[in-house]
Amino acid sequence: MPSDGQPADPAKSFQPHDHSHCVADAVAALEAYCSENGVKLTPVRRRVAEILLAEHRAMGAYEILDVLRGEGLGSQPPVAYRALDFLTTHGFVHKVERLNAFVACTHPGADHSPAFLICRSCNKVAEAEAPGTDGQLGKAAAAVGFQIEQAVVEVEGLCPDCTDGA
Amino acid sequence: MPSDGQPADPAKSFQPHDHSHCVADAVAALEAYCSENGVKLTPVRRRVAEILLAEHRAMGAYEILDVLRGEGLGSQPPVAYRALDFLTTHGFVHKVERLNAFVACTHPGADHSPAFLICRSCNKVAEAEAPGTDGQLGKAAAAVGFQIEQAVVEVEGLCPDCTDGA
DNA sequence: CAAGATATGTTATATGATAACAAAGGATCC
DNA sequence: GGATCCTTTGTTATCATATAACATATCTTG
Repeated sequence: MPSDGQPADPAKSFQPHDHSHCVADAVAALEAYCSENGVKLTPVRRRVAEILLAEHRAMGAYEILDVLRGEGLGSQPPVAYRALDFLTTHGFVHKVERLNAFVACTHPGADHSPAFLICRSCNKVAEAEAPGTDGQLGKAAAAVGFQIEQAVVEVEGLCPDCTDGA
Repeated sequence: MPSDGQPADPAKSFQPHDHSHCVADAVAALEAYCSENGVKLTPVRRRVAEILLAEHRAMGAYEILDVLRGEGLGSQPPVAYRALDFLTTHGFVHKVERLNAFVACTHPGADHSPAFLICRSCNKVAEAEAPGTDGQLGKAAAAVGFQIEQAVVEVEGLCPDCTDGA
């Protein structure tokens, strides 16, 4: 598992930060992960990761595909979906169900259960850690005998930037 | 707002219960709500509510449409989507983002933020109350200045029935 | 009854996702 | 080194989900 050079808390995503550094680190982490785990970081996969990392924003598969197409890296939907599957499986990209869109993981590596803060105004998406099985819902589920395997936690609202002036 | 004659806790959804009673109550609540609030419970709207209430399961819009079509109540997608919009707006149906599907609300009336427990084996969906702004995530959001307007909380796993024998 | 508002019917199309199979590239074994 | 296998990519076609736009009907109210 790669080390974590990315913002691990949601505040950072909404604050100005050295984003090129942020992208470079994440790509490095992805490279390290792939070589350590014997999986291939092909040009398409790498490029899709970069495209998503370039924005703190969820992008639709077809939006990503448009970029790939412009670069001659594949022009049909399966190309984008396969790369997204790969990155999702290995924890470097998450799907935002609410938006039917994908976002780069901001602290890849460890197995984690992400929660998303989606700004409806500027469309930025920040990743936070979802409350685990020790939270209110986890306890309620345990009480009725429901075994949680996966959680989707996505809240929509206004980020700090858009609450203030905007 | 209608009174609540439905199971208000997730356990009930996974337990055997008098379901015809359960459906009848919910329809009655819907009727009462509509007459009290001066909105129309048209045949299509009523029937869509019944269809969803008949199962503790999320159904796709096209699946619902198939039923309507068989009954001569409309055969084109907008018919189903409009009824679902109406029921969703008034809080009698929720959309399960994870499944791109819809489920009848089991305790309609009050404004509430639902959480869903989705069984991946039997496909039943139970509704619980989502942790509010006082939960872990709510506090984390408040700490970074994010204003939560709406929350999607959907956990997937095995319900009590499917954990045991099945 | 006329006029406005709400709901439905219908056509067409946008948007998101995958099945299926052919071809290319890289790793492995003899 | 070459045959073989496995993974990835290219491509076609299609499925699934959702909505725009406009015509028609029905209900409401002055």
